[in-house]
Amino acid sequence: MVASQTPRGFTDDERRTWAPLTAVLELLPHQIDAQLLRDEELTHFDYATLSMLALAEGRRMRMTDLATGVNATLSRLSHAISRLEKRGFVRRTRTPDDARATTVQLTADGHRKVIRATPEHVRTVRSFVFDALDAEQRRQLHDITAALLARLDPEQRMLASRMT
Amino acid sequence: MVASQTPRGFTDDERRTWAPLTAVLELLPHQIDAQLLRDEELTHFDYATLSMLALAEGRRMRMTDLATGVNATLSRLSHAISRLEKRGFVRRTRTPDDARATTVQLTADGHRKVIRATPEHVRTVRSFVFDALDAEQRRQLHDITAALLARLDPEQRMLASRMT
DNA sequence: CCAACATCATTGAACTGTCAACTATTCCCG
DNA sequence: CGGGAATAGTTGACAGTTCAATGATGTTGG
Repeated sequence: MVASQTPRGFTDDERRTWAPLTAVLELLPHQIDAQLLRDEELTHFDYATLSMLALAEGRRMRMTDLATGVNATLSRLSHAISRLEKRGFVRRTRTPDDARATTVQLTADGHRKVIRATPEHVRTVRSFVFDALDAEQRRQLHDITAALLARLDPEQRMLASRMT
Repeated sequence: MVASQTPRGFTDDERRTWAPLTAVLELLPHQIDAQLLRDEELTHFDYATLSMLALAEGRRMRMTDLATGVNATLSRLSHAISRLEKRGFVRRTRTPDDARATTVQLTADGHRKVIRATPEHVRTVRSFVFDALDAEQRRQLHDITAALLARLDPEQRMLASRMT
């Protein structure tokens, strides 16, 4: 058996981290989505969208800002908003100062929806993430995540808008 | 403004970690997929599948074992294998000892594909993950990831098969 | 001032993953 | 041994994401 015949490119150390990391990258979003879909028929992306609207002044935002905030393309957001609009959680309105822009308004129903969905969502995140770590690991995870995000999103558009 | 009107369920500390974590959970898989798609027209899932086959004895595995290894449902794997088979990277064969089972065989083309795809993939992972962290953080990430995976996949089916 | 270019957003087609239904085989146990 | 349950895998319909094309409005420099 010749060494170059196998596609191993990672060092053993790297693989020991990367292998479980890919698993987490796959399983964690899946579990988060699963809970929200089961209990509220919302994807995590839907929830994040409604949630960001709920925290905005006037509970409304322009498509572009919202897209930046939830880290999505305008296309993805537009499709998602169409679905949420059909369900009555959100309303598209015109933007006074720019006729190209669309402003998305959270409806009363939409607001109730987020409020209702939040507690169980928070419990789920805690059970899969925070409860599995001790206080020091939580701090470490925070720093590591920030370092990774700096590479992935050099302009920090994501972080900035979420830290409101 | 009444406090209960906002859907805040996380503590500030939790949110400071969870917000960037969700961003990483979204952006990192996206970047990994983007590189493989751009350079090799493979999703990361395709790559993981071919890669696991390449490391198996005889470069072949049963669908169920492969599905467990790449942490997928049989349905998802079956669709993916169909696509890879159409491209000639993989072949479905019968399993001698169980007529229900399908054994997937990596072809010579498939093997060459993984070999060719690996170096740039490894570079990409390093640039987005390992290069962003110091030695201690890499160790911490390993431990944190393992702890999270223990929650997400209590039977450790994933880890076990990947650590071969 | 107006032509080029940039920005904001929507749409439809193609693709991937999920879910439920289905076929075929094997296992288990009375 | 025979019939019901479990296992292995495939399939087709559906939902969400991406990508490229399009339209509409805004901005800017000659």
